[in-house]
Amino acid sequence: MRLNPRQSDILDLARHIGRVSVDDLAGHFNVTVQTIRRDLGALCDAGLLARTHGGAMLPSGIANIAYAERRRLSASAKEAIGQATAALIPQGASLFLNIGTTTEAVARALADTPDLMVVTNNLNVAEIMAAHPTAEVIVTGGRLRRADGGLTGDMAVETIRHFKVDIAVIGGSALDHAGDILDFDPDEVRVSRAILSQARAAILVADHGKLARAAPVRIANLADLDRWVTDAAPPAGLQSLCKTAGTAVTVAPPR
Amino acid sequence: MRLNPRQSDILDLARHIGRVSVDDLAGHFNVTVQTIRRDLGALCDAGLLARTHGGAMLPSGIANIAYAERRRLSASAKEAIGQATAALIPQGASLFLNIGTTTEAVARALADTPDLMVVTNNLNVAEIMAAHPTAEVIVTGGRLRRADGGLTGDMAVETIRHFKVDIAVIGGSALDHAGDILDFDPDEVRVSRAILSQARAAILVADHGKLARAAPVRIANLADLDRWVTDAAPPAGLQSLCKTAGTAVTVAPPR
DNA sequence: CACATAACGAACAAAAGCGAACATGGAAAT
DNA sequence: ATTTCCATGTTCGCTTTTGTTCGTTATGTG
Repeated sequence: MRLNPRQSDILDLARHIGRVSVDDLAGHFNVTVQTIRRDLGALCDAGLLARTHGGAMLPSGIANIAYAERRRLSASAKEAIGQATAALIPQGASLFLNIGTTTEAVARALADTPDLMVVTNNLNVAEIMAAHPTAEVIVTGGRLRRADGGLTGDMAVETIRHFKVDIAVIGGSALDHAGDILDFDPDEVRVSRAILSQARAAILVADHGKLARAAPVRIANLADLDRWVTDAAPPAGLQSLCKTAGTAVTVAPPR
Repeated sequence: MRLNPRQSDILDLARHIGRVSVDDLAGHFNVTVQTIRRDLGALCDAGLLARTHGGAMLPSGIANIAYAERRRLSASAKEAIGQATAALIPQGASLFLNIGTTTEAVARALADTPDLMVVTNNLNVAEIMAAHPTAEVIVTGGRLRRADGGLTGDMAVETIRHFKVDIAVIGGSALDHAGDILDFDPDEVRVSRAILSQARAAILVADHGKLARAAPVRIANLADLDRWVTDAAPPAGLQSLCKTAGTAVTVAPPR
């Protein structure tokens, strides 16, 4: 995309003073507000600015807001899944928890389970468990993905190989009709696969909203896991798949 | 969800002073209280604030407690040291930052230095740098010390050995008259020593209050480092030690 | 416990801002 | 010279934001 001179002036202005208003810009450049709107639209499409009513501002903190938003999305379903999953985890267990808002809900629900050892590549989980009175928390190394506080890459995998835990609790971005658990980030998938290979039992936590989505990278299949905790009865196809594969299905009661 | 400029101002205000009141905000922004209520409602829905009667405050999440705590402890001395240290770090540099509130001040002061690569065993630093627009953040693995968000142990050391960075910025718990840098936790000291061995240059950040304290485990000696950034002229003994050893001393101007 | 006061949220109306569609005019291409 | 294209201006219906009002819900005081 190519910026016209006025647009780069607008960008400079915005970067200098933080925010700009449509009316002021129109006056300043002697053009109509509509032209300014088009400029702001272009800058906004290019991700250089964020549009507001009456103007635009620097797009700082977008990732965090998106994350907070996502966390709020179907929050009650995730909390229900978290509670149901926590109920399956005995005191003193060792756990992996990977990236995802659902696994964070599990971490919150584990507040009353004593003497856990939790290994995670999710900084949010680490923070939640830091408040736990008796849990020992191990954080994997790795590159920080600022969008969601995830740690990925070879270093995370390497750290995970040092452990062999009782239960892995993993979440994914999507779950397709064939029972394949999917995610967007190949690096994260490598971490999730390492987690699965180093755990004696594996639980998938995925709300029914995950069924409506798609993602490009395959983590594993439901048949490879021991249990799936969700918030609504799964479609018949997945139910029979689980039955055949011996994967237990827990439908968390709404709360 | 998109934040309008007033909402992000409110958020900034809340983060700086801890809590905000509806009336004050209405006066400050020259809008009605109802508009402020709508803003607070939006920020609250997004999980960025928690509503109270008559206003709002920072939510009680772990991250935010850490934030508030950090703010309260942020002696201006540490901020001054942070600024002075950040001024020594060129854009595009690779860094280690270890545990300590002073190194966190450095991280905050690095907000405007582009293209950094930061390796840290401090979750608070990771969080601060996560907000940085261009920095790449690597978190070491390790056991989480809930008191201060530090990651320690062999895994942290192992991760650190994967890197060789331009500058190590380290803080300690105490600094004695012989120039020995000291800490309380042997595990953390192992990490700090690993950091020093893997960096081309090393900077100690320690305010003058560290001189009055003692700690049992030795990290290194001032003479082994390249620079010491502090907030007040050091005692003559340490000054001559630094001079002999070729350790530069920067006294950060008060702010 | 009862009462007064302040704060709250819902509902509605006014105002400001917005985007789409079309018109205009000048520069570049043919 | 003509055509095409692109940036801009104009108009108009729609959406978002803000202010206002009013009944309800906390908070604190005697």
